[in-house]
Amino acid sequence: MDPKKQVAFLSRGAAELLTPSELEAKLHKGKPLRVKAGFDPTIADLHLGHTVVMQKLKQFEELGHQVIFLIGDATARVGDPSGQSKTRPTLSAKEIEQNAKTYLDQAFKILDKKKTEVRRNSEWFKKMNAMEIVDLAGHYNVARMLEREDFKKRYTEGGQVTIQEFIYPLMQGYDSVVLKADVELGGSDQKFNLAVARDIQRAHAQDPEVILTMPLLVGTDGVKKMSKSYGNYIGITEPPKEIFGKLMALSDEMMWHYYELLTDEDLSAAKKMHPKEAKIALAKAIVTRYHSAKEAEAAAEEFEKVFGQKGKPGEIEEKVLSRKAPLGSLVQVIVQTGLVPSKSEARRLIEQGGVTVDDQKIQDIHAQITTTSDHLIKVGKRRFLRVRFE
RNA sequence: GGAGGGGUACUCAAGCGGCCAACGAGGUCAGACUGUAAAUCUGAUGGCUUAUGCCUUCGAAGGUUCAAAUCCUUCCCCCUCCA
Repeated sequence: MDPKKQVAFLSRGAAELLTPSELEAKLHKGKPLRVKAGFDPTIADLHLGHTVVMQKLKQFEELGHQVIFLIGDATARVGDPSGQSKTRPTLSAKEIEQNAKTYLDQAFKILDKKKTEVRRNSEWFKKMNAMEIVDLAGHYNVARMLEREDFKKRYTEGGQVTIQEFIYPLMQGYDSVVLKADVELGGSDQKFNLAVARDIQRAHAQDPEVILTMPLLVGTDGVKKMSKSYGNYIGITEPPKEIFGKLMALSDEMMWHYYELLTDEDLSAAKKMHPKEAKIALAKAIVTRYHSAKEAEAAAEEFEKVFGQKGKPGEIEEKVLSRKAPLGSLVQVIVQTGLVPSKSEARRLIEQGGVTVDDQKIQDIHAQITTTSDHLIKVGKRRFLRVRFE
């Protein structure tokens, strides 16, 4: 592909490309670019938000560039201050190692294992001695460090900023020096770190890398960035049904955001579809990626059955209760079976018409389960349970 | 080290002796409407054998009072200013 087209293709969905002309110039040299993206294995569960950058890496890979998947096992111990309002706690080496493994497993669901260069920055940081660190620190100054929004804010508001956090961007920049990166990708919250990397490279007489940042994926609430702590995430290890359901619950507007950042689909074609169809296609694509096409198909069918036709799911969890135990009130039964955490909650749901027994809506909180035959209990829209007595 | 401000339910945030299981907003859950959407509307939102009832909750522990989230004492934590 000619450089101009590549630039256009690669900027799709990107938050910022610094700069297009630099990228084009690098492409004109005709050699595969070294494209770096670092991931600090700080958490155990990855969610879709983490895959946005990987998705972009894949595009570089498809164009024949050398993708470097950098595991920040050294930087993970420092903790990236990006977007943090507090100094974050450090992790143990063991946790980091475990997380790194998960990251790789997930990364290769998107990237080609054979074509990707996997590195760890402990390779060089382990060997670095104090003098070298001091030397590295000499390449940057405090005033510029404090330009950074999250530092400035914390600093002026009397919060804590540790020197360790100052080191972080320097380390990330040094990674680029070692890896001789031509391009670096990151989330848009990484912009500062990436900019520092350019300076560090210059200080080491290297051509500064081109920076390509990706927008942060907005969570399922449609407001905040996807993050585990906000509870608005879709984990990529979640069961197919869950992933499918959560994607379907997105608003139409959000769906396009997901399309753009998580797939390579032709947006204009997708927009011509009926929104529901488009959403199903999106959900299938994502489930296929992290599970399989078969499971995606099954999840779609199930979904249509339960919600589209108000039917019952193919598989309903079953709970066996003792026949000897006195048959209690409905309230008791749904708490016992764990459908609902407390009796007050159960009564509330019943009063509000959210509980169905054998397709009959029950609104009397004193209702009793009188027969020991099987009963199908439905709570809310998606909680189904079959109760059997033995 | 000195002076002041503050810690309330999932979150933010009122309340500052009884009318407080605790205003309000957000979130969440349920119902209606739909494309399981979103938006909107309605309701609920500590627990308990639903009871104009009881129990637990307002940083922690004590105390005053018929009665405390509200007053007092000690302790812990956070913030602001000064040094």
